[in-house]
Amino acid sequence: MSGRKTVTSLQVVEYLRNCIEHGDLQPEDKLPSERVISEQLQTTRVTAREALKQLEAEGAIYRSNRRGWFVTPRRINYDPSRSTFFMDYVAAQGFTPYSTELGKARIGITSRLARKMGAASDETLVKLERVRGANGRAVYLETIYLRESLLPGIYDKSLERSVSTVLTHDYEQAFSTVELDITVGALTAEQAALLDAPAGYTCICVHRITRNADGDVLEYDREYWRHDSLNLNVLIDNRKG
Amino acid sequence: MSGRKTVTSLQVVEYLRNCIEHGDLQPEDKLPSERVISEQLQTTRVTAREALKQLEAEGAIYRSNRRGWFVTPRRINYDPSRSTFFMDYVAAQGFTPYSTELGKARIGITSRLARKMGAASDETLVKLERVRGANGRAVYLETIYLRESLLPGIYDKSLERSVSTVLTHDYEQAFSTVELDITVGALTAEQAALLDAPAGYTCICVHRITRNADGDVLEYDREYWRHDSLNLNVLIDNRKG
DNA sequence: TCGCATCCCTGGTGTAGACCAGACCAAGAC
DNA sequence: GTCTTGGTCTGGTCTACACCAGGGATGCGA
Repeated sequence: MSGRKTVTSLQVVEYLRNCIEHGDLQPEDKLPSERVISEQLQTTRVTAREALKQLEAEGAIYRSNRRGWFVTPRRINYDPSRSTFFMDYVAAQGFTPYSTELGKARIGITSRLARKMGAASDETLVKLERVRGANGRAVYLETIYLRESLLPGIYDKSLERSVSTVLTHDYEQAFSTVELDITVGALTAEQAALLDAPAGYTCICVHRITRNADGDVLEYDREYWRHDSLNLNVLIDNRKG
Repeated sequence: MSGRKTVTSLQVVEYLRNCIEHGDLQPEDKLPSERVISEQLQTTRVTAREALKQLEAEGAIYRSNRRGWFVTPRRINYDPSRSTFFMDYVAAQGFTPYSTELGKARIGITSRLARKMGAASDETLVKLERVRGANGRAVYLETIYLRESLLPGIYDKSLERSVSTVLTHDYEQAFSTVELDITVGALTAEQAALLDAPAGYTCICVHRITRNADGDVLEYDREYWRHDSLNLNVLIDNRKG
């Protein structure tokens, strides 16, 4: 036939992007189902999916397991070099933050962690895991390692709100240097489940080592952010004093 | 039949990951073609592709347009807060760096740029674009905007090697603060072509604003890195003096 | 009114096959 | 020796279809 014109995934991308940019679809709005999109745009589900995945890679839309596709809300701005708490800076940006503790444990140190943290091979660490989110949507996973030898009794403290506050107030520790290590990777199946993301979802891994005035490692922190929810801002000031 | 056992993309991922981790496939090695992989592992090309895309998302492998899939070489460590040059820090890590200028132009400022850079609406900027790579593989695109009003004659300088050096030596400017803005996104088709990546490839966007001692913006820099080639390291020192 | 079973819709993941276009190489023409 | 041509390999993209499993609303029964 002469009218043989295949609809490409790029056309679908463009169509959906327009809907979002023109405000026909607002943040958190649900997109039509894959089957409906493919019918309406006269293509197949596979092609529609290709397009949806492209927009997902851009961070424009996200999917919630078997519930559908949604328009991504605006990103959270985060400066990992400052020791402000999540709850505060997220609220300051107009979101409603939440934090869920997944587990707290006293663990033996591993050789990898000992090297990373410059700790002795027989130290015990306190490991704290949590998920944090905004407006009911999980945005990142966090694992914090603290050295009991430097912070006696830390295991029994309530770390629910902010570890930084406990360190500065209860232990009178100052943060002298912060080392950041930022990589893009993919979530494991377990991590993805906790963030309601598909396995292999693109994430931003922020590893942070905070030292006190003596140069000892106070805190080793690993964060795994949904890539579509994060905007990293770092301000470096080279001026003295 | 009873032997009806479908091979999942996860099994393919695991198989290939093992090959890479055990060293059967070395960095820069070519993987078997999609058709061969799907035959050998008794599955379809679509499933094999699903697996390859997963490994691509993790940064373990990459594809070169219609040439095949390859094992990703190790990442480049980069500290965007320091003003070391690409050529130097990449060479120091054992790579052979290269840099290609794509264009240099004197342009009128846009309102968006003026706002970003705190510049007057009638200033002219010098826009410099280049691709940079290591060991023959392009890893990032860069666009630099410089203010002619602050840096008279900058257009005629050779900026081939390092803009930082020219600013500090020829103009005696000091870098007081650096603002970093880091986001994960997707490459446009044009950007992707320059990096030999597929359209929509996940990239790390690093936007950097550097100011001089007076607080004036010296340089506005946008970098688009292949996500599989970059490891960001930032060291923040809160100690005075 | 509350709790639970059911059913429909949604995305998740396979199968099978087709055609296109760029990269690459080797054989042939000049 | 160099340029051109054509065949073959590769990924890129599409059609068409099938079945699975979780989410969520609905409705029935206690």
